Amino acid sequence: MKKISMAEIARKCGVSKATVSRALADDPRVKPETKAYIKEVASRYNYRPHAVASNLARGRSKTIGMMLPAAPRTIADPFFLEYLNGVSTVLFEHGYSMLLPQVSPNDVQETITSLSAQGRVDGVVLTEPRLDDPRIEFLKNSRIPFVFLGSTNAPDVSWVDGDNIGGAYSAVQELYRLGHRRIAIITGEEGLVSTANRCRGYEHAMADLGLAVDPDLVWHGDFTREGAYRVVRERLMADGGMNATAIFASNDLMAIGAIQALHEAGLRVPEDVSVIGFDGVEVGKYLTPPLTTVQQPIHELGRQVAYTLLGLLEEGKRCRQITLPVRLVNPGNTAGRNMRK
Amino acid sequence: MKKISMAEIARKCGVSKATVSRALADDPRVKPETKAYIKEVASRYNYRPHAVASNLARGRSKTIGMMLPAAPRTIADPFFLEYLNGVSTVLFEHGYSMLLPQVSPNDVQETITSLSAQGRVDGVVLTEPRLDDPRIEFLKNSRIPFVFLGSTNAPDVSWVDGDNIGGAYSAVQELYRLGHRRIAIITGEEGLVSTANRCRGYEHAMADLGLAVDPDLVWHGDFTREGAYRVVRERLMADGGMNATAIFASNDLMAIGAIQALHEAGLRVPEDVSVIGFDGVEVGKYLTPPLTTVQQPIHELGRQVAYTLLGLLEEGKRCRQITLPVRLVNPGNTAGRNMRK
DNA sequence: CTGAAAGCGCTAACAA
DNA sequence: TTGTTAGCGCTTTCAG
Repeated sequence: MKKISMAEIARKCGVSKATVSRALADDPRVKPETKAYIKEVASRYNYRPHAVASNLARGRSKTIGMMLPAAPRTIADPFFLEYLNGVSTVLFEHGYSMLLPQVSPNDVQETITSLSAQGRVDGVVLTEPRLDDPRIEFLKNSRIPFVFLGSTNAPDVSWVDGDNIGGAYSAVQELYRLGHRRIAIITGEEGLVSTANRCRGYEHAMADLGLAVDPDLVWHGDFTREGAYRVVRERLMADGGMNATAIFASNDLMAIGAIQALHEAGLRVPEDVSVIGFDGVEVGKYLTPPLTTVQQPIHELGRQVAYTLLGLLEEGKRCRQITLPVRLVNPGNTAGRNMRK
Repeated sequence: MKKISMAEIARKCGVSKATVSRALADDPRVKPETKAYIKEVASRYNYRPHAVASNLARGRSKTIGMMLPAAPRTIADPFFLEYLNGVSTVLFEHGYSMLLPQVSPNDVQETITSLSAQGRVDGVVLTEPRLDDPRIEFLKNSRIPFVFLGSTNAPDVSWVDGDNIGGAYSAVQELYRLGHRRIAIITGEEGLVSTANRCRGYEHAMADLGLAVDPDLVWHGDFTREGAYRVVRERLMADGGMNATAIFASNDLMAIGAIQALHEAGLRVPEDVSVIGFDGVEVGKYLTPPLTTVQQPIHELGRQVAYTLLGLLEEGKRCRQITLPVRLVNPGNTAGRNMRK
């Protein structure tokens, strides 16, 4: 199975390379019959234009860089697999490859510089913008198109996000509806926009419900299961025991960690304590009963991120921001009526 | 931040492009001082050779195709995230990008054909070889280097795998040691080599322990949680109830599904029934208590797959097969002494 | 509507 | 040790 080049196809068709190139690109300037003939011959020889050569000639790489959080987080959080899947599906359909640098946040600049200097990537996808994220200024200067998974209020930046504020808000509403009044939040990693927004949703809901936001109900987590496990344990062992009857965890992994800590302390979920997570990852379903959570359309988030970047890349579109709706799933499972007085 | 080309660096250094190219590639034929000077200038201008051009000139793409199982499986099984991580880490270190086609098994040939015809990939990584896998013959003919995650007995094929037989064997041994005599296996997807090997390990162990392999103890699963859940439910509802006191599930997802079914039937794990999984995925730790399982070095499997492919690609090495050791973790958690008579 | 020719930026014989 | 000279395979003006 020898590789056949465009020059050969041209010769076989008795036309020039230029015409073949145009025909295959569906250029309207080629006479329909010629075009049909060329396509016929090309497919007969199973010919496909050489991607690398084509990219060089057009000054692009058809590759995008996917920056994911550093290894331990990525590996542990199933969120990223579903997300990655969504992004890569769309990219592949459009002929793009991807690079998974997986760098620590500190080396991001160095990584991006080298990737774009080398012409290795046409665009970059990032996750988890921080409040006043230094990467943004840097990316803008480097003139490389980029999209964030996660909103930011920096101007002229494209992003795609789930409705963090609304989701957190409705989780708290649900817990209130079930009779809970002492509702705690386990926050996400400090400094991230998503962490801040989920907190805001929580605070808004509490305020609207006429509940004071007791600082003692704000427990600091970091989006990891271990972190949530620890903080809940500490609270359980504090003087007077835990002061909440319900917990809103800022992601599913933390909800799982919280439930583990509660179980170990002999508390039942949801009979003794209610727990609601955020994300709706597949593994939430592996619990018995399946986790009550605010589900994000994870795969779709990935797809939209890809579409947004392609829009920037191929259609020269201006930046866009999208917020996708979220919804509470499995109500009544790990969140139930308040049984404690 | 304008892009600077090799020609410009050459001009600034007062040498030819060829010399710059050699210097940057650490060619020993360049005089040390010249080389040092060129490198100094290059780094001053933050210059990096243009990857696409370089690839064209060398007739390669520096991209590899990663064939993962079709979407639902991939998304649900955290095994693949860890695996992907391992592969991509190594590939990235070596300057490779990757393509995630995610095709259904039927289109594999078409996909590979077009990818290699287009010169888009230099090599391919595949998972889950089947018994008499038709892809193998095809890949050999297409002359594209490839590596499987999972062993096959087809000759001259590179693969990397965990010790399926040994792992299954030791799981059964452990259950026996705990006093179990009626040990069931939930098998994996039919037709896969890994499924067959885990069965073999089970059968060997049973035979060595002097236990008959009752066909009634072989429950057919498909590596999904849902499948295992269903088969266990069926067994529980069969006349005379379940006939086993212990279950070896061919992967962790199925162990989780089995445990869910058992719980729903009011059975406790491990007090009433023992369960051991296979893989050692991160989510096993999310259960209370963490799943007893045969742990594969998942990340390392990915790394070795990548190294093997790079060996084929860059060093023209001959094919190689590697089996990595596995080990039982969290003994005593979901597998315990036989309490039923 | 089609062809000739000039690159895209780098690598690798082959010379010197 | 370095330079010269062809390409790699495709795209794209610019003529015709």
